[in-house]
Amino acid sequence: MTTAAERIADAARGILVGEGAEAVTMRRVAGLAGVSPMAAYKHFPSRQALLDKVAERAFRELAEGWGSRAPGGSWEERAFGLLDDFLDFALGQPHLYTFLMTDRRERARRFPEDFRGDVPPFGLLVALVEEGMREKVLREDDPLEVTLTLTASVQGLVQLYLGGRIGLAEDGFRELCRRAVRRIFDGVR
Amino acid sequence: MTTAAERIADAARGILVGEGAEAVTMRRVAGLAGVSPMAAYKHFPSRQALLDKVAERAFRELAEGWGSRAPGGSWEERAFGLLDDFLDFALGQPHLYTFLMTDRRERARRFPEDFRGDVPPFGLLVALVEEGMREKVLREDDPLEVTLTLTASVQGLVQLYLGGRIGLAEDGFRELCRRAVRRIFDGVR
DNA sequence: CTTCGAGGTGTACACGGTAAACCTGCATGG
DNA sequence: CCATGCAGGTTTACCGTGTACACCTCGAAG
Repeated sequence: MTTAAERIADAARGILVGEGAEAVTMRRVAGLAGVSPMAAYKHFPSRQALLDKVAERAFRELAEGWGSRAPGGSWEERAFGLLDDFLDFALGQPHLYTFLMTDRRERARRFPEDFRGDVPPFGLLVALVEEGMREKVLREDDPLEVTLTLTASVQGLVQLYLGGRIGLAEDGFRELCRRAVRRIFDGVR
Repeated sequence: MTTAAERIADAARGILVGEGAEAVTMRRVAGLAGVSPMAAYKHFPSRQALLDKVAERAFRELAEGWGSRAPGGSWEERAFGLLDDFLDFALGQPHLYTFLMTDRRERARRFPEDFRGDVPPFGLLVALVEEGMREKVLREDDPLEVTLTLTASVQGLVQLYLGGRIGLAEDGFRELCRRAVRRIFDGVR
């Protein structure tokens, strides 16, 4: 049995995941959940709190599925596998992505404190980078900062792409991301 | 003599530049311009059009001042000088920055078409990168994509910082950006 | 003097979050 | 067995938005 709170959160998530760029209004959420607009306020103190809840859950779900794509293979294969997974998400559910990654939110994960340990999804990457350094695939460096440099780059590209500032089709953009990551690996000079 | 349209646009810009995170509402803009809310619609067909105008002008102004900081010096000094200029803007006027760089907007500059030639501010950077390649400071590569890789990285970092996801003071963050750019120059492996 | 258009005003509407008061059925302790 | 309370729901209403619409006004051009 799903609680009413869950049905409401699901409705909100549904709007974010959906095709159109519809705004997540309380009235729309309530409508989708089959309930009157004010019902949501029995479960969440505010719209923001509802959104935070949705974000938290989406983050967890995302982290769970992540990295299951390419569990094996060479270090580089796994690295690019994670990139593909990330792009699958960002390009497959752009609104949810924007909502999670770029909207300002209290208690968002923060660098560096919250990124140590294995907080997914960042922790997974840090582990990979550390492994790469142990195996001499990467040069010795601060693993956290190297990971941040890599992720920030991809996030920057995705932000540009989703903002309509990159005139490439999805496949072309994915290639572009791979080349960018490769450049960071190899250095541009 | 400043036209009414300019006074209104200035008022909107003032809100974006201002300290508080106040929303740019037509009523507030009109109030600041000393005019009734509907007056703005005599000069701009919609709020969005007003914002677009403000964005366009801000972009131009920004581009003009940019790069005047460190006109001389070694290639690397000039590169990091541009980074500093960029961070000055992004951190000094975060709302304006977010508005210009991350909000979705029609007719935003697009990669790669609009980035060829010397469209500022991107063109300036492309030129620098090309120069770097000629002087063998950078390895031979697609200048546009190398530039994009660099800028997207910094934009990604700034986005994280402005989103409250990086727990560093401004100075620490600037250092972090420099290190990130240096890593991209040198490669992480 | 008429006219006419640029620039300005007040009013009103639809839509958004949400406060407040009210309703209702079910578990529970007297 | 009934009163009670409370979790979860509803209706109504208020305020802050963007903006359509009808109106005003005043200076210059014919």
